[in-house]
Amino acid sequence: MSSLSRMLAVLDLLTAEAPAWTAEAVAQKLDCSLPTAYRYVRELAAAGLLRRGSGGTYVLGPRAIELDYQMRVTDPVLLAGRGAFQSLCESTGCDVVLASVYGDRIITIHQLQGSEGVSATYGRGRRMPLFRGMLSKVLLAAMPRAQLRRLHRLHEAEARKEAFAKDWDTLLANLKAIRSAGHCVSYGELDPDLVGVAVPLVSREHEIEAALGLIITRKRFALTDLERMLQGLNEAVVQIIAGLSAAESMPGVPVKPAAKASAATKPAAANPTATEHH
Amino acid sequence: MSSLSRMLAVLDLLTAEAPAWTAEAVAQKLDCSLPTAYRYVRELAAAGLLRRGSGGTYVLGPRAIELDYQMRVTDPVLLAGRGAFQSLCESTGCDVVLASVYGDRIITIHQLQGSEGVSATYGRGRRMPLFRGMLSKVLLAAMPRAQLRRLHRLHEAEARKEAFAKDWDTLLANLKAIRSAGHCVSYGELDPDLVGVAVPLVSREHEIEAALGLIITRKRFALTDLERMLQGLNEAVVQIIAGLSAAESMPGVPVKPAAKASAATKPAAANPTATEHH
DNA sequence: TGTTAAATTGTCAAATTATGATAAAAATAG
DNA sequence: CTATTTTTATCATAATTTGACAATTTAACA
Repeated sequence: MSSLSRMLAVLDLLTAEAPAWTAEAVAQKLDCSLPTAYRYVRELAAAGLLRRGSGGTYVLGPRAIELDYQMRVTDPVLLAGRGAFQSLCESTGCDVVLASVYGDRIITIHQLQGSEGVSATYGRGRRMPLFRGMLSKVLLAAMPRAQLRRLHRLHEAEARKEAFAKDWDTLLANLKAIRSAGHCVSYGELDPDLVGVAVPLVSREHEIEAALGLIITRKRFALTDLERMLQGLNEAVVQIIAGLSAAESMPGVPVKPAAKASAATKPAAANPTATEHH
Repeated sequence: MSSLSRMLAVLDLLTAEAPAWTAEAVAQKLDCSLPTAYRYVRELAAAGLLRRGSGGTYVLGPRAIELDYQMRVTDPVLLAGRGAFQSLCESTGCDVVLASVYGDRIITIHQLQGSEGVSATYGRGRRMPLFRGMLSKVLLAAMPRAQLRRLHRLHEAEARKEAFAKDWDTLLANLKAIRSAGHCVSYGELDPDLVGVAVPLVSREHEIEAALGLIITRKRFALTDLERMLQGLNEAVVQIIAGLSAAESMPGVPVKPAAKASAATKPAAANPTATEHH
């Protein structure tokens, strides 16, 4: 294991249950000497990923906030979807939720509070169970087979605990049903008092793998038309995809993938003295 | 320079203007070989701080979102303030803003959208100019002298550009005025069309260095009572500080600073955050 | 404010491990 | 399917990390 990954492992130690660690505790957990632990936290603190808390502890630093900020302001889906989310929220009164696949995790990317507070609102950053809840299910249903297979293999234990994904064939069948329905309704899967609907927001062209959902209390759901909610969701999806295409065709803002090495002509070939440093 | 800081320097490359970097561009910029650049991005990607974008680029990864999430759900001020922010927002119709000092930066921690959209709303994570805007000024005014001195020295160039802080004595005088007023009003300092008021939300006991503000359009400000806004802010501050004290006295959730080394010389074994200290 | 304990950084030899050049292997495009 | 690009592996070299110990700064507390 490299020193780089060992240092980054410090970040894994910080959890909601144990958000503050002393250098000594870090040294123990990483099985390294105390000076090394201090070196690690010093580097991370210099990068702003950690900061000194009270009582000789280290906690997450401001850089985490700034990095998330940068992701938000450059995320094409959030940019293209802002208006759609807002109007969806106002017209339905529901919470609007957007989730996305990142490698092998599914994360809430955005949440807009509806008119009636639906309690358990964790907002952006919440990690979703992979095989549970409308958002995850819709995302799995829209996933390429190979990726799904990998995910299922990697998280087999978690899958087995859900009837929905108790084995590969069951999962496939369930996802197929969702795919042909075009949406997924969840009755209290994550929060027993809430009901939700979600639709895929997927565009291979734009490399988008997201799901858009509406959440509402059971009580209010009884008075609401599911079809209307679905219609709102689908309209929003169309609008967002259109926005993405429009943004792409503009030579506009920060979508540009950035700068291959073109700076100083040929980087490697034209640099015979490059072996000198260090 | 250590390899650790070199690797973390990759994160500095990712900006709003250039959010996606190829390994080759990283190698050039960090002045290292291509394999090393790949090693760095691989480590960072394994930690989730980067992910592969399109066209052989690397962009910020989901870990940034999750880290910010963890900060939010463990931040005592946000927890204690949720209700107060909400009611402040509803009763005034203004945007509610909370900012905080982190080392040598001032960052927006939370922003609640009021009834009338006040345009430029960047929300959490936006880095504020140090010597400009009501939030920064209130925070500087509440800062211990030594820390202020350090900040001013460190960012002298930035300070000189603002009349407010064009030299040390001017800055001190201006801050003194704010301190005795107990609040700071900003007329279009950051956004020419907006007016704001901010008050300090500081408690040395709780190690809190924050500022709470209300933002409103110029037009609506003409119809509003400044005194009323101030009263709302001050009530909120009292309420939040009370909430902080209450939370602290509870053996409740995740405030506990955590874990010196528990069983000395025993690295593994039990849980990391076992023992009490103080 | 002075005193004491704790937290943090410096020093330095030993050796682990990061590094670059080259080559092989995936991944992606055409 | 081939061709190009992106990414990983191999390996010798030496630079850098590492831990023990000491020095120093910082914080706790009277």
